[in-house]
Amino acid sequence: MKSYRSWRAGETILLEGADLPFVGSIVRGCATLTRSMEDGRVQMVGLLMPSDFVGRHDRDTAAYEVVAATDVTFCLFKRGDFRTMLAETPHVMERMLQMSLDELDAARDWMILLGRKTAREKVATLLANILRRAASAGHPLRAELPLTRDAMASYLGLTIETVSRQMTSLRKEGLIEMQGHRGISCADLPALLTAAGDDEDGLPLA
Amino acid sequence: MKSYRSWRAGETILLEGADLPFVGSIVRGCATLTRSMEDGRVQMVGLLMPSDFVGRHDRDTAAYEVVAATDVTFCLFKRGDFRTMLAETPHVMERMLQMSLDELDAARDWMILLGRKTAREKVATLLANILRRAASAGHPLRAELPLTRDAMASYLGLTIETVSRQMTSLRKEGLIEMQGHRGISCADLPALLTAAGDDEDGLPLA
DNA sequence: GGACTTACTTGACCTGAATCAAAGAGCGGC
DNA sequence: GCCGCTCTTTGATTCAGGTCAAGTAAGTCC
Repeated sequence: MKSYRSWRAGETILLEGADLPFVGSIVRGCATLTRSMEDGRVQMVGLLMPSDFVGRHDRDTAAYEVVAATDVTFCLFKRGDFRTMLAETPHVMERMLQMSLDELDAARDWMILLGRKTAREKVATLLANILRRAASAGHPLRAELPLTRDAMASYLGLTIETVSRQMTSLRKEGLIEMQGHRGISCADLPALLTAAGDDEDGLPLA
Repeated sequence: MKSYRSWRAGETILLEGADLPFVGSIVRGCATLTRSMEDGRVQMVGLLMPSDFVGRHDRDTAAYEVVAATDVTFCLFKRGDFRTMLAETPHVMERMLQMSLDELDAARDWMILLGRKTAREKVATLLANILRRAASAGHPLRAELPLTRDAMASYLGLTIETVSRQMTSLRKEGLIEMQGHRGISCADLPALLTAAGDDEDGLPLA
């Protein structure tokens, strides 16, 4: 009933508007969700990490383009099978509801970033998020960026040049260090969060 | 088990982080969902219209500030009661899931607007949305704006001055007409949609 | 180990929207 | 009917980030 399938970094998994026979979740790696305008402008609307869910059981076409950001493996269910499962096991439905409400909160958080944050704050926010995720996976203060500069720009509503400049400036100010183009580390995460404009972690480190 | 409560335009319904004893849906009028940063920057993250749902049954504080945009009436359930209802009636849960997935799609659509559209496109998109909603409520080509310029700016990630200038420019170009500050009409919705940058309505009016 | 290619950085310049500053325009209160 | 609100428009100016244009660095393919 469930199957696994993998894609290499850069491969397109689903095209906007394409037929969507499967739903599923990420097992390993990282994928991006993007929408684009006819004239070619692109905006990433979600970054999928392990355990994140993709697809709608009640829709038969994809609303977004899905692209593998790194090598990625999905666990897939046929849409019909998944619907049956939902109908038969209420706690799966409850879990789906919770996950989609969490995604909604995350999307709305991102709206503040897109609408109101400066380029510097946007970049700092993304880096801090990635570092936080790495920390909770057991690698504190250091992470490998799963995204190209291009993908970062698309996620942040910026151009690639602006992302690059802000990374350079954060590095020169000592807020982050870089190991090559993809490796980042940060000795002072609170300082980075301040640069990100969300100081609301708040909790004194008593 | 359910109760009704009304607020006047401008009144705050819920503060960010406040205790949230109720969930519910809008019966009449219109309310805004906003998040703000410590330094006062504000971004609207949702515009609630009749039938839209507010609150999370599984969270006990509000994630957003909710403010009445017009006089507004809610139908409210105690959170505990609502959870019982969800557990007992699967099709209510299914409906909630569908609604939250629709909200998620809408939030992601808005991310393109915030991240990639120009001020002109943003304003045109909002006006077109409002006109479309009015049309489906039986008032084609004409609508009363439920939002002040301030609220529009907050929704669109712009300043109030920019919103005002873009409204003026759309009016001067003949894409819209205005009756006072709040009334708008549009003889050529497709042209407005083109100005909005989403030409994908596509459907020939055959 | 050079020739491509792809990803990233840096610089110079420009422009769209923000900011700062004044006016209008309604509108409720008395 | 005038005062004092609040909401909106308009103008002048500034500036953050976009655009255009070169570089640089790190692979990968013969």
